[in-house]
Amino acid sequence: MSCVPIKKRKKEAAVPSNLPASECLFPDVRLFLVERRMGSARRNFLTSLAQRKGFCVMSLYSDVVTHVVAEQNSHSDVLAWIEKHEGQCVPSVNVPHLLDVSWFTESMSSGRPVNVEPRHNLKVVLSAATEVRCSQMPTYACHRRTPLNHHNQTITNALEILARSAFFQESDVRYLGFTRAASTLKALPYKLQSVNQAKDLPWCGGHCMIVIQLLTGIYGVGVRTAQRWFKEGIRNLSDLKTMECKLTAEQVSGLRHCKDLQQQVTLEEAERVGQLVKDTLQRFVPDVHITMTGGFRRGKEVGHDVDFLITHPNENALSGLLEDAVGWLETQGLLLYHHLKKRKPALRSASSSMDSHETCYAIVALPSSSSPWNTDIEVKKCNSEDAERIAHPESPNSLNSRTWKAVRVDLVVTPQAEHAYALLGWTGSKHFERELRRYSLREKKLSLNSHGLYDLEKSCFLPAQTEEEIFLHLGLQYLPPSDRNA
DNA sequence: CGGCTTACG
DNA sequence: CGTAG
DNA sequence: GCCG
Repeated sequence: MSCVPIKKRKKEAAVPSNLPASECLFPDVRLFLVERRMGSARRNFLTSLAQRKGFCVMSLYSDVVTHVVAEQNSHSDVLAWIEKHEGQCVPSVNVPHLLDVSWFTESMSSGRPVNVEPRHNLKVVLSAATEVRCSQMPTYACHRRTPLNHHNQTITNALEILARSAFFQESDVRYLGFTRAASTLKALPYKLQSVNQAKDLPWCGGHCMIVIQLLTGIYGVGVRTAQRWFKEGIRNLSDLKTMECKLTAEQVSGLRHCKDLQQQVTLEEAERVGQLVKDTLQRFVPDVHITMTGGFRRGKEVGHDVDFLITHPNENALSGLLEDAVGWLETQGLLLYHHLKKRKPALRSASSSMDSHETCYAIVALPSSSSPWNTDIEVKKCNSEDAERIAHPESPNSLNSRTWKAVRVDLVVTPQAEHAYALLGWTGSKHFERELRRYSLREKKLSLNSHGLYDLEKSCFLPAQTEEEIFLHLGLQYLPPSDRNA
């Protein structure tokens, strides 16, 4: 990059345009968004969001501004920044509000400027040397306890990998940045459940937030969408909630239940889900056969969802089973989201029976074990109450009095002939599956998926009744599920 | 320097 | 583009 | 980012 003086570059970026005064719904409120640590993309995003809601947003600072909104800045940061970049002094009389973006977010969700509460005001930093953040997290590692085993191992591992990479390929400063962010998260006494919780932490800015964003994902939001949103200035859950940008049904549900879905599912909870699934399916097919697959079958004690494989010696008994099960769960108020997939009839019509292959991705409301008095009717009642609470997040005891937890559940129905392949496929791990399929094709010219094994040279499918038989086909020593945690 | 699991909505 | 092991 |  050429050495252009900083001042030259400043005003070249697109500046948010002021909305005509006639279109302002709140003439007494004129916002100014501080770009420092917010970035122009996010500033533009927040500006147009506010304008769509009828707020007046000033592109330049002046004494008509009534509400200054900043993100990750202290009171004095903002005063200094405005003087330097806007060439104006903030008056000592008729001072505009100096507010955190939380005031902005709350105002956007309620569609009008909310009253300024003490918590909205930017923190006044007493002394730079003894600065203590509102999160109580000291900026110096020597001021805090950093245990070996902590609550954010996944994220800190990723950050430390980036740190090492930065060290070897490019700069010492980026190494330092990543290391500081990782170190901060190690000292947190709880597990991060949203990007919001990290944004005020020392050293967790810019690049580190991207990592945190990607690793605290929402059901229905993949890597591409997360990156696109980040680029567009959408950084946290509150941004998402205020978006009129249309989310998929999957994402809406993922967003609504993300607090629960980011929690680990315990084995005890998985077993209660299993009992619920069994009770439900047996209403329609009493001798249905159900296996818990996924990580729990591999011996894990926690997971992010619960998977079940469903089959029956008589395939005809299975047709429409998932629709029936889903319908019943819905009448009980236990189904928060579902997506049914049926396999296309395909050209294998040789099997005269109807193709009994269905998959259901669901989010169920698992009743708490601590409320065994919950009859079906009670559960239903509580859930509708909770639905109200979710719609109004301000409501006080929405966390305390919950009688259920949202859990991701996958149900897979297969015909008997495919059962072994589905079992192998749905037991994982993901990496074990990739390696198995890569080995199978590269070394044996056999194409493996969760329906069967196709011999490319003999042009035929290889049948199997058990996982052991599949390992034999592949010329591999049998590995029990507990040894497939690759 | 290409390939990196596979199928489905 | 998203989901799943 | 690494292996063939």
